Amino acid sequence: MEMQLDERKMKILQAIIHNYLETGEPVGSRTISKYTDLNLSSATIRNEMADLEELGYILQPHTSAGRIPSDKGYRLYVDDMMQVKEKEVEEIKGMLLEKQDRMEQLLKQVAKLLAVNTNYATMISAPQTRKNKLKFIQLSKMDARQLLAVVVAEGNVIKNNMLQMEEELDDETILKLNILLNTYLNGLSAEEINLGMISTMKRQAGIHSDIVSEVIDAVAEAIKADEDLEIYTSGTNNIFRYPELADHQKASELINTFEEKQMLTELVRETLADESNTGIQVYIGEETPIKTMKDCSIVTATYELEEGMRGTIGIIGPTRMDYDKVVDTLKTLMHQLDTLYKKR
Amino acid sequence: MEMQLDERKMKILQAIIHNYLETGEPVGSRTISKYTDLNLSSATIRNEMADLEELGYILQPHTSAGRIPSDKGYRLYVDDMMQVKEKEVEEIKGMLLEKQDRMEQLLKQVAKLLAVNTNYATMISAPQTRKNKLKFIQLSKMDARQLLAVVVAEGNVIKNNMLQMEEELDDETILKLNILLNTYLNGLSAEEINLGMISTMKRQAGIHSDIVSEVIDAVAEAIKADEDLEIYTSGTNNIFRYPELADHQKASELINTFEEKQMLTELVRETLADESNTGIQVYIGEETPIKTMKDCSIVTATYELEEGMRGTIGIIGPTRMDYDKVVDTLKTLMHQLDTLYKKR
DNA sequence: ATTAGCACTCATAAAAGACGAGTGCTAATA
DNA sequence: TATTAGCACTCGTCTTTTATGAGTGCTAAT
Repeated sequence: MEMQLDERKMKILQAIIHNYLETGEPVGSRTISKYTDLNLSSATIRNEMADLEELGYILQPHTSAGRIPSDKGYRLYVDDMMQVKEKEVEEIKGMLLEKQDRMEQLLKQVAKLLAVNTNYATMISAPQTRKNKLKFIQLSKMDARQLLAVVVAEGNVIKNNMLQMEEELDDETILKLNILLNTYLNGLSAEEINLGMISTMKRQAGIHSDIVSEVIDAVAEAIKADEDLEIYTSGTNNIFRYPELADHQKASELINTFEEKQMLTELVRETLADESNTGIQVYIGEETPIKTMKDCSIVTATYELEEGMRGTIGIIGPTRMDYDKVVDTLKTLMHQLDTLYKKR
Repeated sequence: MEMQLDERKMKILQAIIHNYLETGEPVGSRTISKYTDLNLSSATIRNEMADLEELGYILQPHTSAGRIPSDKGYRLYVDDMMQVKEKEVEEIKGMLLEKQDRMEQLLKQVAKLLAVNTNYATMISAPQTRKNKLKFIQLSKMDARQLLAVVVAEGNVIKNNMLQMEEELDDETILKLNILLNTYLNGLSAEEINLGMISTMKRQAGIHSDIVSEVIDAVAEAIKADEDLEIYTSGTNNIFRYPELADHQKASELINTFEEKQMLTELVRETLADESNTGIQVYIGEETPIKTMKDCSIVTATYELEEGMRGTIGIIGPTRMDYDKVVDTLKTLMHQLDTLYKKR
């Protein structure tokens, strides 16, 4: 098997892909003959196309139709393109974070903006915080039988928990408990809190040991990584723009995948797990980790905020996706967010 | 115009609706003739059907087809049905609420459960809290320049806000501020906090008046009713089960409506605004307040938790929806949630 | 008041035909 | 040897035609 395609074949492949992206129709030899600057007759193109098909880069939907790019073809094309743009991708670092709920708004808007601009379905995951270390605990008396526990982890991730008390506690006791909790737990990560420590604390808390248990539970929940990270989607209905995705069966599955989000979560997790991956990633057709999306391509971009908080932006469309444009758009977006962040 | 349909016409109309709900096909006179226990020939049925059509309860998709129920027909049917079930609806009160994030999980599950059981699209809104009165404020020093403000409103709605300080504050100052804030603001609603009060507080805070401003902002946000209430959807893809909704145009619009949620928010608001409405409400076809859903029917149920926190569950399907089953399911669900809540 | 009977309508499905884009192959050409 | 013109052939798609049959409205008989 020949490693590299000869230049002419490459040009023809590119022409096929370009044309197919535009029209969505299988492209024939005659079209290519005129489309390119190669000045070759359709017959010659036909021969080359036969070769390309044998090599697996393009395929024929049926006997008397033109050719369409195969996953392998797209892959070659994308790899080629990315190589050129790799340098620019470096600048995709740093971004905006502020109040938790403002953030949510922003993410939703970004997803929407992206969907409108690209005409594909989009998703964006809230940054995954490490938040492993405990920073601050505070118990406050709300009323006779209610205690509010505020737990802050590193990265300013805040969790509130309302605790129901059996008996009423006086202010002094609460103060003592606060000191106790902070003294023992401050700066610790989930793994570092062991049973010995807990029982020591309970002993010191005396008759209020049950409260310690409850608070520890709250702490544990605050510290552990979110099992399901927040994901926002937009433009799901864009799949109707692409006939190859829009038949009932497929559309229904896709819509469901977007709504359930569970699958998307795994995609995000996978993307983020690869610590080395700092830029843009492209999954084509069968490559996608989500079965229901085997007829789609997914382009993801990993963004990174201060303190190692990372999230993922994804664009989902048909395999005949305008990779060029999508990658560019993502890069621009990253850049904009970057400047926005640096400005303040 | 005759107010009431004669009993036979009523029976025929019901038969038409039942049959249409099952098959989704226009139903003809011959079918009805055998379907009912009226023992009438198809010819007689035809005459009656002609009458029903003239009265607007049914209509003919085209000349040589059977009849399908019109919105008006469904409306009559539903009203009739509801009259019978009205008494049972009384028991739809009281429900579960607990930790904020557990709640979220529960709501999502309820939506999903409902979608799976009914084969319609579902939505559920998180209970809208009044949370107008302030209950508790606490400032805590996180580090040199960061202050955590925890604001609790009635109904245990908690808001956290991280404040950036210009200068470092010592513990004593923070304590003073805490006392100051609680003394002045406790028990107040948004309307009761006026400029005079704020300036008094600022004066008392002395050089730290700017912090007071920031805290007041945080308080305001915590107190004011959520402008966009949380809504969870499930089973959107169920619309593909119903050919009358599944064509590209309509499906796309519907999917979008579900994803954007903005419209749903308004529906919920409208449903909740009607304080008197305590039970189940049915919107048929053009009656729905959402234009994109004019080919759908929506059945909503208002649930109420303690302290007047109310939310809405909605089921969205084609106008030929199995109203009977949907209403029953909703009632059962409410009942279950009710017992679940009472048990603890 | 009900019903049998019949001519008529019209959506839907199946069959038949026309079209044409596109191919593979062969033979001629540079 | 690489390229190209030419041609027969394939096969999806679109259009037309032709059943088919469910369902109706109307009339006349019971």
